Amino acid sequence: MTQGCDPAAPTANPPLGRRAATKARTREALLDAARRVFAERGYGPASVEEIARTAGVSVGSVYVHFASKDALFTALVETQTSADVDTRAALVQDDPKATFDALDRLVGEVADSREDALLDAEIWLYAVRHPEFVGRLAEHEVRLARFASEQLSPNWEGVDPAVRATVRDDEFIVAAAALYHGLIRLRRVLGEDAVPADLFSRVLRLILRLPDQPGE
Amino acid sequence: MTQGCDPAAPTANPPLGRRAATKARTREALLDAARRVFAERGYGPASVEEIARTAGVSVGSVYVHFASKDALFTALVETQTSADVDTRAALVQDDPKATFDALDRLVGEVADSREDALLDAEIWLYAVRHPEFVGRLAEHEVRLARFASEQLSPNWEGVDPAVRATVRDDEFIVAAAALYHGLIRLRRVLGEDAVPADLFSRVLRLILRLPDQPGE
DNA sequence: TGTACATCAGTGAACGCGCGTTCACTGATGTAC
DNA sequence: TGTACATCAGTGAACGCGCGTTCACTGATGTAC
Repeated sequence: MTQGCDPAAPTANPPLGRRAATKARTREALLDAARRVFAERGYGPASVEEIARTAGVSVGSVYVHFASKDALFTALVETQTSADVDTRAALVQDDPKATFDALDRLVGEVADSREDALLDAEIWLYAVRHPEFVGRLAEHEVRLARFASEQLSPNWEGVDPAVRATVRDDEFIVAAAALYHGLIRLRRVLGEDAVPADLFSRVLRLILRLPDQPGE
Repeated sequence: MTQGCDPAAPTANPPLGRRAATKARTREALLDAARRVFAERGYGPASVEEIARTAGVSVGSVYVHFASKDALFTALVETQTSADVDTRAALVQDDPKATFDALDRLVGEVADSREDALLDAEIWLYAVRHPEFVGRLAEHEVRLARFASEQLSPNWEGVDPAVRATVRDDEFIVAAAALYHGLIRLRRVLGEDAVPADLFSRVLRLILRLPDQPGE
């Protein structure tokens, strides 16, 4: 009982730097709080005080980790963008059918999640307003596109030559990404009935002239 | 010379209500200034003082026409959204080829215009944050979709039955709108080389299985 | 047409509030001996 | 292991600034006679 087995034991095993570990945890808590508060309120109305309170620290602490409110937002944008692309990349698999299904599901989830949509809109606005950041966004999109392209290329050989004559494989990836972003946006506006999530894969199959539901 | 032919003559011919006419002009000037300043700075940083100055009036005057900064923004959003949809609707013509070409050009223009992109991002963020406004946006999109659908339906009959079995005509309109929004977004991020404007019509033709360049 | 009064778009200085940022201070963690 | 000192993450009251909004006032436009 008293053998140092405290249930809420914050005494983990940090052999190198207990201070550093705590600091890192605080930083994560701040980023997490920032994600929630910026999404909930938007950049302007989100107050540093509320972010600090949500993270369970004081306002002053925010400035130990980030130079300004803007710097905190920028750090969040970087983290979030990278994570978003990773999420999509993780869904692109060898099996095209499984990939389509997973992406369909993602379209529905992202469009139907208020927080995701808010953050996406907030980040997108930031990107449009800061041309220097657009380059970072592009890096991520290109990384995803290259990855998707590699997964696709073996199958691309078998695609109808008429299709390949009209759009190159990299253009197909761009079109698919555009459809992804656009469908999410319209689904938020028009609702899930007007924009079924599987419209994504159905249109892609049409473009590639693949049979409707290959497997099963 | 002196026969009342003042070049800068503000004395038009308003038989009914000179005050009302001036007031209406001021309101337009304010909306126009709001469009420019909100696009340039974003909602938060845009100051009512700068909007008033841009419109050539005093701050107090803004509150004669609009109840608050937010109300001014809302009025702008309504005006702009309606105008955007009208612009797109005007391009949808009988001739499919001309329509495709015009929409391709629009994709390029909107994506490459900083002000358009900023306003669009700002309005979109507003919509996501105000669910009650999403309904208004939807009305406009539906209006456009219905119009496009009517233009399309005669041609839709001739479309490959395999295509029509996969996506209904209203779903095709949604997909086209999604592609439109998505391509504009990606073109801003990746540049005009990676996202040529005519990718829009090429993909649509692929979906509909139309020949590459029908006319000419 | 002319005169007296009413209306109201427009003015701009002043107010007040919210919030980003600072900074002197605290106490736990790290280090030197 | 113990002691004295240094470091630094974290605190929170206070500051100062920017900006949305108000309001008493002005003068041109409209109206009644």
